[in-house]
Amino acid sequence: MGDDDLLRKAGLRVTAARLAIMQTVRDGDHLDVDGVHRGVRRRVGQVSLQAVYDSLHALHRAGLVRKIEPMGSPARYEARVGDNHHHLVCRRCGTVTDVDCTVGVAPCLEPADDAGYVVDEADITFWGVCPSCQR
Amino acid sequence: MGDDDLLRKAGLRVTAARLAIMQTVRDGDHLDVDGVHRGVRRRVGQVSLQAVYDSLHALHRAGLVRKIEPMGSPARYEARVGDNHHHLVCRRCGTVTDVDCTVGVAPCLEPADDAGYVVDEADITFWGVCPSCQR
DNA sequence: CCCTTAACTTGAGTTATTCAAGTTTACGAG
DNA sequence: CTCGTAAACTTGAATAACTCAAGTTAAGGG
Repeated sequence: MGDDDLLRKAGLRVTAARLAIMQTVRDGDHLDVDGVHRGVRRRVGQVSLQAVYDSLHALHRAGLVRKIEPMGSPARYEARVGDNHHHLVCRRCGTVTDVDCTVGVAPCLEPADDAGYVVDEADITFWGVCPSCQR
Repeated sequence: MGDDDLLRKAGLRVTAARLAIMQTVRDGDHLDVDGVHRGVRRRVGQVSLQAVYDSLHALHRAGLVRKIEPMGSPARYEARVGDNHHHLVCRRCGTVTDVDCTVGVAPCLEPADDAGYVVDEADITFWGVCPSCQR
């Protein structure tokens, strides 16, 4: 299924800007809004930064992109969605690396005691220093 | 051991503002910087917002308070530190609730594949809707 | 009781993000 | 196909959280 179908299925209109955003996020590696903006303009020419914010917001609400926000750094977006994977973030350089879920399918989705909450997502970030910053 | 000793042991000077910050964070429930500021002024009178930022930063570096930053909301601080507990955050009202670690002591500290990172902290946030917002 | 330097104050600056108002465009209805 | 409308986009200003900088105060070792 193409990106256009995914958009339509989510009740969103298909525009060049949105297709370019989806491609850029998929090709990129946890890009921030500015990075997405640059990628989009390289593909389809001038698009305003606000359009990128707006579209990423819409895509996120529709579940087509995932948003992560490591503390102290701007929000980042990725295409892998719905597979409950997590992130390693480097304290030095801020690089984000995917980690698959520890034990099988979705063991991290449920807390021991949910305190009455209806939980729909688990957001797990491991903090450390990446190989190239360890030198 | 009193807060003053904790501060000294961390190589920090003991001031009324810092003691008040530590008390406020301990008494409060995941307060943001503004909440801490209010609590501190109630205890010791006028203290600048920047002093609160500065001190919280120092206390955090010293490991005396823990900082959490749920996406989309300002940073929050708590006194429970070093016990690897996690958080439930309400999507509606933003309330933060502590959850103890799922399986025993520190099972969540290590990812399945650390990709060469030296991991020192795991930050786990469960997103959902709290009991009082479910009505 | 000084002296040094950490801690604090005041005030301005930065950055990521949002708000608002007006214009354009996708796309379903006719 | 073309028309109307709401979604999408544009431009520009505003906001919130936080940081930076320069000068003042005060903790605590000598």
